[in-house]
Amino acid sequence: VFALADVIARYWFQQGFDVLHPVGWDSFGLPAENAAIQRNEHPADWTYRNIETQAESFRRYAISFDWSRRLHTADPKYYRWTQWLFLKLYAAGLAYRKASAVNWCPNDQTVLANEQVVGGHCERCGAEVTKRNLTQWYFKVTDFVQRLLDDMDALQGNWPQRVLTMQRNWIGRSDGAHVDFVIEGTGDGAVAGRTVTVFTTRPDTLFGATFFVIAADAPLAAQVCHPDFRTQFERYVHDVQRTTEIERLTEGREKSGVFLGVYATNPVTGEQIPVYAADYVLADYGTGAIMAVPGEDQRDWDFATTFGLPIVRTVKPPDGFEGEAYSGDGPAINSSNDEVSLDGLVIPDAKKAMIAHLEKVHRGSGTVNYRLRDWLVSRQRFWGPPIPIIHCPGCGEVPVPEDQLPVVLPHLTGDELTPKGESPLSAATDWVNVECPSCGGAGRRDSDTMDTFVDSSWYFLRYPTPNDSTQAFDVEAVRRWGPVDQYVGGVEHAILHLLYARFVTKALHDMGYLDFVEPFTALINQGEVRNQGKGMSKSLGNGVDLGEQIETFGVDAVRLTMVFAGPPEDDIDWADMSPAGSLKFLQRAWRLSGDVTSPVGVEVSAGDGSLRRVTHRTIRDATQLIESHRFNVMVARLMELVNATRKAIDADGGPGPGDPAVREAAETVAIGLSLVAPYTAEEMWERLGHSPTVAKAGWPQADPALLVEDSVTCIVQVQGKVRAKLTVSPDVAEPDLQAMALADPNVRRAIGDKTVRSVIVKAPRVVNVVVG
RNA sequence: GCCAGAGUGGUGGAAUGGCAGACACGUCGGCUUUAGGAGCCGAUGCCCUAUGGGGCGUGAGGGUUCGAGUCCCUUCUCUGGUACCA
Repeated sequence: VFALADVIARYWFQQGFDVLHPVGWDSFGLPAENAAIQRNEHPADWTYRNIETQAESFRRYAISFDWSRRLHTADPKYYRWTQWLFLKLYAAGLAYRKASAVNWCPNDQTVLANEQVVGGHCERCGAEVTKRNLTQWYFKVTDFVQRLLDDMDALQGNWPQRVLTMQRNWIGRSDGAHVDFVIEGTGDGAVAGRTVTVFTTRPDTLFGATFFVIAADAPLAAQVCHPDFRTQFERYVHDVQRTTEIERLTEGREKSGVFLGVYATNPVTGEQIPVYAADYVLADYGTGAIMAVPGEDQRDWDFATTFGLPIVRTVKPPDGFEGEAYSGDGPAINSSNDEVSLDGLVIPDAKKAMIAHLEKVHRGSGTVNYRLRDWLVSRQRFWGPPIPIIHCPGCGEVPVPEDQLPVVLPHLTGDELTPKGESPLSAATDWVNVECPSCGGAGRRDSDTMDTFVDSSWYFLRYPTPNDSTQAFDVEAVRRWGPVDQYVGGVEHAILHLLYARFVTKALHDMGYLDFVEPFTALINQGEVRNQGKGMSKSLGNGVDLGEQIETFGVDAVRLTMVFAGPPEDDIDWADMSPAGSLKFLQRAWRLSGDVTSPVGVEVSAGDGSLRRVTHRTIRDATQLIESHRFNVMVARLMELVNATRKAIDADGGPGPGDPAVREAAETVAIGLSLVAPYTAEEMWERLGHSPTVAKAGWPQADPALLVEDSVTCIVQVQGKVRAKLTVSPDVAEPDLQAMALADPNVRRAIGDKTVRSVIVKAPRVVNVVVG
């Protein structure tokens, strides 16, 4: 519902602000590439064709974009600077390559960032994601993890709570401890005294650690495995690799694992506990190994019961609690020896005591662990900015010198783009083989492209100077315009784009380019337009044909319908809406402009007081409603003003069409509508005798003198039930009001013969009589 | 499972702790019209009624308060996010 951002932009423009309301297309990415393969053409053809269509649609909707700042992230003159950003991050040590097990989409034939895997499926195509060991490029988001968390405090109240919560959960801070276990070889001594650290949020349960588990796919598991158990272990790992993520996460699935033939020494009890490899422990979280405390962790409990391992409770559960792990609070039990004593302590105290002990004996320490991983940015696909790095046998990774940017994509079309598991760019030999900028020897370009989210992680910095060919963005211009005062976008960006943009902003801030640390001061999530429950794409393509709706009812009515439908963040179902009703209202409003008979600039102070009060109250309310983004209610207020003006014109003995108050009201309606229904507003403005444009008319100011009410309704309650309504002066004295209330016949009847115990008087709005 | 958010007429939705249902859609009635439509006027939460009014009503159950859709606790349902994260 992009009309919402337009309403906000038009409002601040009416208020006299310099408003930058830009438009751009995040135009790299898989959809274009897949379409190009299918149609045997170049992705750019498909992309720019679609952009034109959508630009036409935006124009048709009269969105007040500044078209002179239009940009496309797939233009070389834009992605040149995306590559510049990459090099800046590289120089700062924030872009690096590493080998790791990564998410792989077998359908799109590319790696994916963690954020792009939704419930084990590819965010783009829905295919089941598998794992691959690959060397890939990463951005070091984890360097900023605590700041990403802390700086959210400043966004509180200006961003939707939902988005902040999603980011907090995604970052996933856990406070706990690192604990060092020593793994001893048995038999012929496979491993001698190797220290293995685990992360736990429950160091207080260390006395109950009865076994030890290493992620089956972590290198550590193979390293510590006893030779006599290697065959079983390898068979198990093989089985694990065959099961997909989806199977692995199936609820109620029995725990599986294999004993590695070695034992770990519990650093506090000195006990030797068996070491297992299992797939319920994740290689890439914490240290990839855990101490298992079946008494307090249900997963460990399940494993222990499956494998017949001992279970010790270290927290006293409530009476009658049995048969499962207890994760609630309670006094610690079975947790004392000569060195440390936790028994009787509640969990928070027991944690502190255990951490203090571990630190004292140098077998562990308090620590914080995060779920957030570094951002995997390389992709094995064509339609993105090439990574500006040259690999040289002698010099290693060599950044492309800035003056050689952009590294422009080679011209590949159709079949040449078919995914083969490595980037199509690597087959473009003329393009790939280059001189090393450092030694002049034979080098190869990095053939991967960047994730499209890199393009969109900095674009807002480009809008102040979209055509600058000398720099990515202008520090002074960004200082003037940035950060973005009001961002409008769908909630689907909560942990993707919004997190990446926050990271890039902080990184550029630390490099001295920006004087702010958060890119978007305020955020509103607009809802989607649906039809009978079915989603509609961003391009408004399927579901209801809004093009047809525009043909029938006009752009203004369609815009008004979206705005009036409900709160902006709610999805709207077009089937529940009445564009015909919107049109009817616009016609009603428009008709007012033809009925006004007083001249332009007529002195309004002599106009009908009652209508003027309605007008000025509407101005006050509408102003406040827009600024709090309650556009649907703002429209309702305009409707009330139209109804009141209609009555003033038509009513026998009323002010009539010549009253200056009628002109004032009609002009107010026109300006109010200019935010939502610009065409109608413009016509009204002209019919009212003004020259264009109503968009520059300026937002009206409410006259405080006209906001004072000359009488108010006081409700009189008996035992909390409304029994009478009194019309009183706003500054009525409380004793007088009480007397009036008690004198009212309905109130007296409700009191009957009961005794009045007390009377609460809140002048001038309410009187409540308490009887007993 | 865990974390958010939400449950209000036939529908979309309003309501700084103080008149529940603003504003619309829909429906019904009236005026106008050859007719249909449009326009305008009126009615419209449910139930009772002597037409003065009265009873009930914001998913359910408790509580705080003179007063609760709104605050607190419990519970149910729905939506979104997340999920062997130790």
